[in-house]
Amino acid sequence: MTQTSFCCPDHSGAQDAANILLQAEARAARMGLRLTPVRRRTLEMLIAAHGAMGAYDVLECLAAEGYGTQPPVAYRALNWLVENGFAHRIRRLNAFTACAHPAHDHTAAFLICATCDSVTEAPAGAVSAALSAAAEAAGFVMDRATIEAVGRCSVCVEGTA
Amino acid sequence: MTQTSFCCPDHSGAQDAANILLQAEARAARMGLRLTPVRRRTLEMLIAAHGAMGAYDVLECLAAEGYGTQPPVAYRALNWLVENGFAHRIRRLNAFTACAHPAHDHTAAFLICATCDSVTEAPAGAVSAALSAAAEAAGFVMDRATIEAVGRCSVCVEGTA
DNA sequence: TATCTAACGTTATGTCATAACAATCAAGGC
DNA sequence: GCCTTGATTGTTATGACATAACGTTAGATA
Repeated sequence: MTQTSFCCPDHSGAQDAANILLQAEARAARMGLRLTPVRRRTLEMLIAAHGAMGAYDVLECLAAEGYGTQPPVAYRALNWLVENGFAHRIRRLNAFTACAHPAHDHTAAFLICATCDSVTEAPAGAVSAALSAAAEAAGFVMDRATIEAVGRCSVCVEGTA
Repeated sequence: MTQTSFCCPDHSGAQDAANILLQAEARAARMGLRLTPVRRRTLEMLIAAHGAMGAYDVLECLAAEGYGTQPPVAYRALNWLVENGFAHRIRRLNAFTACAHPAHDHTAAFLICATCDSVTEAPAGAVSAALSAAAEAAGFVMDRATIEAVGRCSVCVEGTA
């Protein structure tokens, strides 16, 4: 996997993992979306990974469990999860991560630790608003955004200081 | 090239292109950076492209002009330009674009038109500040950021409306 | 149950990016 | 001047990421 480090600064329990999955199931039910076995397993993997996973990492796991063995299998599941608000794509890492708050739509920012590779989802309401305003000043109508910060997570800052 | 459209909403003249290049040369001189022939030609291409260029597009041009013919040639020049503030990487497009204001360091946001593929660099001071604040709230120390908005540029909005 | 569409699986291919090593070139010390 | 040293350029080879196209299967609906 792209990262299996548990230096991850937040949501450390299995508690949260189960909670996220419940929220996701509720979302699927509410919106009439079909969270099929492949999609569900993919989402569970992302949640369990506590970080970002590459598409080929996901594929490897899916293949090991008897699902398809070719790239489109993983990409289809991942893209569906992203399009429907269950996961996010981390462009800097060419990877995917479970959405921490699938209950409601939101623009998210990602904090990527350069030391331990952990990825944390941060609320981005203010950031998104500022970006939208900057866009508007240029006559640009914003649809969606990619907001990713690279730096040191709280755990790694502690360790270095 | 990835995009040669001239739907590009701003800096429409050759005036600006020359000006950007002058600023870049001044920056290189001031910082003691070696803007070698390959690097300089690469930068000129990005400026002339009025949009983002993929690494392989750049490579094709360089090869046609007698420079190296293999990917690392383009990637080295492009990465050097990015690292030293002469260009930016647009992650959503897997492409590169000339920095519009190489005179001073800055965090930039990019406005990517989903219709005409134009890329506009927008001032991102406020956005960056908001992101930095959100990061800090999570105990994260931000180093640098990727900020990209997808939507409709002013020209394309006009056309559709 | 017949039909239709969404989802799944496969083959094949395309696109983006870098590791590793050899040759060359500019700058400073002798 | 000449040599050392590090930066730069070039090459070969390979790795990593992503999707087009098409056939098959499964779920919903009439």
